[in-house]
Amino acid sequence: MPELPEVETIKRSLLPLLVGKKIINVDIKVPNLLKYPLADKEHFEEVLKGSTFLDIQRRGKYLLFHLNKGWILVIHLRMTGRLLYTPKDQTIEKHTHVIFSLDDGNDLRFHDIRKFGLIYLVPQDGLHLLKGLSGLGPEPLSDDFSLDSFKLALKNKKQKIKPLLLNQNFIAGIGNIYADEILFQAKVHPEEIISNLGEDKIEKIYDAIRDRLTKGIEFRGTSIKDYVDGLGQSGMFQNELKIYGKKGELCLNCGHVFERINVGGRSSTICPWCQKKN
DNA sequence: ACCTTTGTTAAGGC
DNA sequence: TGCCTTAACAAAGG
Ligand SMILES: [Zn+2]
Repeated sequence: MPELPEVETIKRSLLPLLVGKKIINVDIKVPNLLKYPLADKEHFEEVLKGSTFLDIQRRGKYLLFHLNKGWILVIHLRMTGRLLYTPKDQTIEKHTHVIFSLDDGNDLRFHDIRKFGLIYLVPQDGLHLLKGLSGLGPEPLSDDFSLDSFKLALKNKKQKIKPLLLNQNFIAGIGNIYADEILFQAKVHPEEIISNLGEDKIEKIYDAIRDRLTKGIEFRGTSIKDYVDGLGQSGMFQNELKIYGKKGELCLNCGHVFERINVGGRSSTICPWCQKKN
């Protein structure tokens, strides 16, 4: 489940390997992954073949591959997507759906067990065509995301806190793993109604967002089931998790047993003692 | 054969 | 109408 820290780690691992490399061939085995604006296999092949990578950016959970000739390849990995820089002679693993052959003897392979990933190809000035991308909220680790702006954005809201943290239009890049870790660190119940949160709790949530995401990047992401970086290497943040997926284990703060509840249709693990509702 | 997983969005409700 | 919740969908592994 690549969230902000995982996607950022993939970006950092691929950047030095891809910039300046030219795509000499594209093999699209599963055209369904190609999406709007023009979900057409031949179109993708025609544009991508002969294009060179200029830069890679991350926005939320999206990866933006800037190509010469004025196009941007946009990829979202959703649940199980992987982008793997692989020697071209290496055996092609099951669930490899797109292969970009590079002029350095390697491939960039898109691998996705669930096939939920999304691949877009837009003109340089056409990013606004991608609704999910252009509607994203602030980057939580950028200066745009200040404590004051966070407080302002939460003002008068009457919904539960966790679904809002997962709302990409409100704040970009947080998924279920980091949301649980953030709320546990801030000692806030995921179903807490935002208007019931005091200033101190809002500050704690703000600090926890910055802290957990930063640490997630430092530890090169969370590898629980599927996630690996662009070189196939696992991260280490799974060893730092304090609550996600730990139903039945003991809280290290208070000794109570972690419970699993459903919030907004998503499973959530909580400490019933540390994360009480107001 | 059913249940779980999650990100995103369309549809529904108040 | 605006704010918020719910459910559906994608696909395959356990
Ligand atoms: Zn506790």
